[in-house]
Amino acid sequence: MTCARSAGILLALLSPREGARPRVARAGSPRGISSAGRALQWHCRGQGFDSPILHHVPFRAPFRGAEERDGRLRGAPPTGAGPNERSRMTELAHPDRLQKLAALRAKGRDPFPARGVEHEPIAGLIAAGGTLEAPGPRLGTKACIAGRLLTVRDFGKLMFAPVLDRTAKIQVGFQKTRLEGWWEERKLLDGGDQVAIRGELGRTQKGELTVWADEVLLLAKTLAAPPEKWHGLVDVEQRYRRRYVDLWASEGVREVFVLRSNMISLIRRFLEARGFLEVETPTLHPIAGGATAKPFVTHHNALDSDFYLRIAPELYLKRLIVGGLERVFEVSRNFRNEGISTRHNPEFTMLELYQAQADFRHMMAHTEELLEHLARTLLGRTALEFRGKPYELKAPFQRRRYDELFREANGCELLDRTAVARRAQELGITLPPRPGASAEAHHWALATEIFDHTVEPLLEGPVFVTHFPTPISPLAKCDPADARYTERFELFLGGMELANAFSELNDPQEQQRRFEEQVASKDPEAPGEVDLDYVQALEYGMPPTGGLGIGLDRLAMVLANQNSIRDVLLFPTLRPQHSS
RNA sequence: GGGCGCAUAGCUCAGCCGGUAGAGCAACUGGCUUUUAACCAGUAGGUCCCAGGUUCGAUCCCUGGUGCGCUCACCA
Repeated sequence: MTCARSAGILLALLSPREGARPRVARAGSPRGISSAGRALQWHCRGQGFDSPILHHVPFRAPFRGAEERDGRLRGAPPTGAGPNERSRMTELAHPDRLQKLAALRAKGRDPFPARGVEHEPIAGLIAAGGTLEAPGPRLGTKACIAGRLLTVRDFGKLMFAPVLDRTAKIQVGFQKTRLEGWWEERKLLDGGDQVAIRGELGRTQKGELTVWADEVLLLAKTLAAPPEKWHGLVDVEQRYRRRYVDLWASEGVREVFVLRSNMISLIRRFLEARGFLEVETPTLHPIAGGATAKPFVTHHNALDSDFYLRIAPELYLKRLIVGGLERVFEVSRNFRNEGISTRHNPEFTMLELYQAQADFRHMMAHTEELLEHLARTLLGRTALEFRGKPYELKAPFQRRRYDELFREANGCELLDRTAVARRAQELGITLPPRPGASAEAHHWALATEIFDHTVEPLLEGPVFVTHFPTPISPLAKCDPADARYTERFELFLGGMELANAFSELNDPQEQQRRFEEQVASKDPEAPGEVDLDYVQALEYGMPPTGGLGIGLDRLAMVLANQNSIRDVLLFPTLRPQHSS
């Protein structure tokens, strides 16, 4: 599990530009909260979600029919839920909570009111609460918060419970003397409930910043019991399937996703500042191109045509370079019908960018600058730890040629077919049979396999592996000095491929020839046909162009120090659960 | 797809050699005005993942299945 982080860090993540200075909502009297007496239920007086449309809806008891249905379905009678009522709920709904729900309704309280309330972010309160030594300016003033009530500690005439909103967590103190009319009703409140609290900002005897409640409003009853308070959700499957619980019940989970979101936001700003235009290209592709991978197949009924879910946006983005957009990028969800591992999810997010009048050296510079910028902004430093090892994201990164790495690790030349075949035998590497594949194709498939086994796992990095062989780089332009290699690099970190870039091949005739070689290689993952439409696009002339792809899930893993790609995906792909 | 492992109360986990099940937290009842994994006393809560098999008897042993994790293979 991830370690706990302070609210200060979360705050910094939430507003990377503003640092630890969150915007505090107006501190006066928030609208929508009855300030007279000990209001038990606030009324709907334009509470934060005002809109002209809502104003024109004539007031009446809403959804009476639905209420009655709900009353039978969910509102178990106060004496206890019968087996029939129980069986009609999901098994997560707790009988005690169903009873409390019914008791609330019996008292005339709406356990699921239609309106939220205007409130201020808890992080703002904390920032303005000061320390014990130097009390903050807000102590003693009124405050209104809204969020999820966590573990309740009841002392008979006193009760404490933290409330968590999107920004932070603060303790709420409930005193009988402050909440005379409401006190008995506290028993209908449970850990996990959505509440709004209006009260006074103060401290306890131990010095903990606390909102002393004057008014309590239930915003939504929680029928499912929250997970164990100390461990949170531990079962990995449950964490992924019920991420909506994991996000607030497990320490550090939300911070990872806030970091991921901020990372993508920073990438957009970084590229926009350099004149790149964000575009969206199709997800449904007639030919699965731009990478070698097994695609998902789907079908369009009206066109009566099969489509592939995109394995890469590359060929469409380069069409836009032909179209003159010159600098484009896409944050692209890609789909590959392959295995699942700690580094692979069937759908994953890539950044791809293309820049006219640039080549792979510019892409290298972009990569270094972007990664260093992200580390500095998100973590405040370029040194980081990933999977227990230290890394340094300060540019420039190391550069190593593909053929040199191959020679060092295997003691033979990449181009020497006999030596490569012998080496493959040594390592026990075999390839699935590809009837009709040429000796050339076989050699490169073996060489790639050997490289992946003997070099990649050792590349701690960050390191740019450059000059990939031409036969395994069908979309890259050849090195002008040696056509056997290309102007291509991949960035490795922690034995993991993070980025892939090249000087884009823009000669349509050579591109067509390379596509044809790919088809002839019988590689089961290569496209089954030549993308002639793309070749035609190149015939209209694509300027010299550099292209770069960065795996954003993997980058998020590195920056958030998460071991599994599933820990940086809100809802990783899981086998569907049987309904029976 | 292969190998290894896991599945017991709402949650986290025990359960010896095969004899129908236990703790902590959560819940419920009572007590407590400064706790923060609150505490104290009590109560209730189970299709031991599913289906077969062996056995007088299976949470436990065997077979098959389901789900998940780790790992290998391919990809990024």
